[in-house]
Amino acid sequence: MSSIPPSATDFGVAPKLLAYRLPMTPAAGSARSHPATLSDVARLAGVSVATASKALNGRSQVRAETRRRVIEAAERLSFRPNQLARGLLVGRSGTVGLLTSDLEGRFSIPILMGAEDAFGAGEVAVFLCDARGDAIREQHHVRALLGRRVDGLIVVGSRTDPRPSLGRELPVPVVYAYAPSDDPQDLSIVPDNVDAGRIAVEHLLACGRTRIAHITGDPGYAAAHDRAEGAAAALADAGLAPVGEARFGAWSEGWGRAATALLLDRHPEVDAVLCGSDQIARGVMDVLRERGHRVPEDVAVMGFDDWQVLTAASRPPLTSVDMNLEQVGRAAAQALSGAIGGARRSGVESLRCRVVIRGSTAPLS
Amino acid sequence: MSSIPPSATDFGVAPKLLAYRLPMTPAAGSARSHPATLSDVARLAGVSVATASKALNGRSQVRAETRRRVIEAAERLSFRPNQLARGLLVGRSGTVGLLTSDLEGRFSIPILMGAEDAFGAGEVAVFLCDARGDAIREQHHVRALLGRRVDGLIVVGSRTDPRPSLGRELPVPVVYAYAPSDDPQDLSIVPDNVDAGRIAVEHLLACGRTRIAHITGDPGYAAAHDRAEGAAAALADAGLAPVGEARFGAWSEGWGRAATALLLDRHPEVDAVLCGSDQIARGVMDVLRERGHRVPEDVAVMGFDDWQVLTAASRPPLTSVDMNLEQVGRAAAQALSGAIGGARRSGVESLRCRVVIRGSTAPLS
DNA sequence: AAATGAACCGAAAAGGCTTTCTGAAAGCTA
DNA sequence: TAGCTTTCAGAAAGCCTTTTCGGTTCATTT
Repeated sequence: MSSIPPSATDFGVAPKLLAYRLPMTPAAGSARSHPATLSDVARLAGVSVATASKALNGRSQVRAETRRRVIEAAERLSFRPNQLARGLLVGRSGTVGLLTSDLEGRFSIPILMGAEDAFGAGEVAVFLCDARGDAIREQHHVRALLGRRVDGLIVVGSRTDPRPSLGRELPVPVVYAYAPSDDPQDLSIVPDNVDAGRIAVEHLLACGRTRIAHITGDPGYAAAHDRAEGAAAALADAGLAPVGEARFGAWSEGWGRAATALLLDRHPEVDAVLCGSDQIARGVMDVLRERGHRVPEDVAVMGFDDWQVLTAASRPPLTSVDMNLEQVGRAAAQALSGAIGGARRSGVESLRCRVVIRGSTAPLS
Repeated sequence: MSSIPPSATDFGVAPKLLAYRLPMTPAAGSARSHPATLSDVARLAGVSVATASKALNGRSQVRAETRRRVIEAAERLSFRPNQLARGLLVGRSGTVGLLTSDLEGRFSIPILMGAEDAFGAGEVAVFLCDARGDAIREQHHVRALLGRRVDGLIVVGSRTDPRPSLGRELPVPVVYAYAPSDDPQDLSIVPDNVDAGRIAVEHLLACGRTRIAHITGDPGYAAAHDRAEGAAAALADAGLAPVGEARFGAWSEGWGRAATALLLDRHPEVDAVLCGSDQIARGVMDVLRERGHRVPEDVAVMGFDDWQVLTAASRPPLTSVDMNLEQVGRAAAQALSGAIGGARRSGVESLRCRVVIRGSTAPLS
């Protein structure tokens, strides 16, 4: 969470932070309903619009006394520069488009929050567009955003599988977040799911577990494979074999329950289960408990995604891997700001995930 | 979900919907990197900008042949009218601000989706701002949005308790969604939680249940009281007494478990539990099962919020009350559009909720 | 053939702001 | 006092589009 910087409309004076309601009255005198313009300010201050502009923007060619008069006039009128006009002039609108494919899905939201936060702290406003997973709707939104002269675009995916690029010919820079673009010339910011699988297993190893099983979600998802790959690698590095193959299924509690039943039948010696999602982990823990296995004493359980509703409420609270999605959003926003400033990067950049330890994993005693 | 209307940039020809990538090349000739302007189009078509404008906007004072030439030129250049300039001229930006206080919370998202959908189908773009529950940050955002000359504002709350009004002096209309404004002059769109409590109990009554308990969340929330009030009223109307008082606590599984344990100790005859949230319901069901009560045969359980991850995954799937939040968002968007068009309303408008029936409630056999 | 009208096109202004350039006044040196 | 530099204010252009209004062309009417 970043602090609010002094905005261009502060005119160098401390804003009245404590008043909750905005003093929007057109102020004594001008009973017009339209917001004040710079020429209104100039007239009230007895100067030209040019001078007024310079005074408010901190340009140097204006006497201190004059500047004071202009600032006072601007405040009396609650003047607030028209960003449309400014944008038209300077050729930069100070807006970006945030294009999500699936607002409903829970992965988009934290990314969006991170991006909004990173931009919101500056002077950039964010247009939100949800394509509902529909390419045509996405195109429609891109067109509309370009018409509004956004300075850049962030495309937020709902899964980590590569998605079609918007193309290289767009007049503004684009950053892909979570779902990478299929064009390596584009810049994509994604969580490092392979490493995530690795650090998850490393945590279980550090807890002294050696008979580790992996129950994960839909095999159609790259995330499932990446995590499984990292987990397998970490296991191999430790000279251990997995307990059975990675079990792919669905991202649901039901699959977690079913897979656990099978697992316990064939490998009752298991002492840790790494799950592909928190939902799966919930199902796993339910069956473990019903079958008389204690968590974490007999079997440690780890989830994925660190979804608080699920991790905090389970019994015991669930250790999980957090993808730091808010940071992904923030990084994407920063990368876009850089690209707008001319510093273009390309390729897929991965951000590390982190293990959040709770009660469902503990050292073997 | 609404359909995509023909946009102002379609120039009356069918867009190439099937091409995924946008044909953004600056087209043969003009190797400029800046997007094409109307005068570029006019030059290429051999007409004046005035004529080009009229041709593209479907004005009548243009010969068919000329119009064709202009449209062709516009397409060759991928021309797309600059909305900043248009907005500056017509005094309307075609944008609105969506001010949320808590993006993280799950209630904002569906509302936001509904609003985005309702606007997105028209020609209105949405600025997303998250105030993080901070009044100062909210003010900052309001100022910034007004500087961008939004045509209106939607304020989305994270709980149904009244919130401070933004004030009456804003130069643009404001609609409050989910959390009503404390000023009755403002327009607020909220879910009808009292009625929600009522219809929930009515559903349980329809299932033949007569010994109904109510376990709900944080007593600091208006939603908890409203639902309890509606539930009590419905019970009274049926000539029944509740099984114990409504139990307030927290919106968590843990509280659901704890309250259920107490409930079963004192009122083992209970045959239905209405819960203040799906999380509470999950906890309730866990304890019921552990104590040997079958759901729904012995005890029916109902949740609130209809949060799919929780309702669909539970055993049995959970009947719940859906607040139709997406509809709340849509209604707010429509009300704002109306207000921008001059049709201002005021007061608090409640939208009905609906019961989503799943396996956790069934008629007594 | 001249006048009338319709159809079409373009010049110009407006919208609010920033920036450059010009000009005036003041201060300084010699 | 003449000539110089500095400092500050304002006029005007430009950003891109829409709209009004005046002007041109061409066909029609008498």
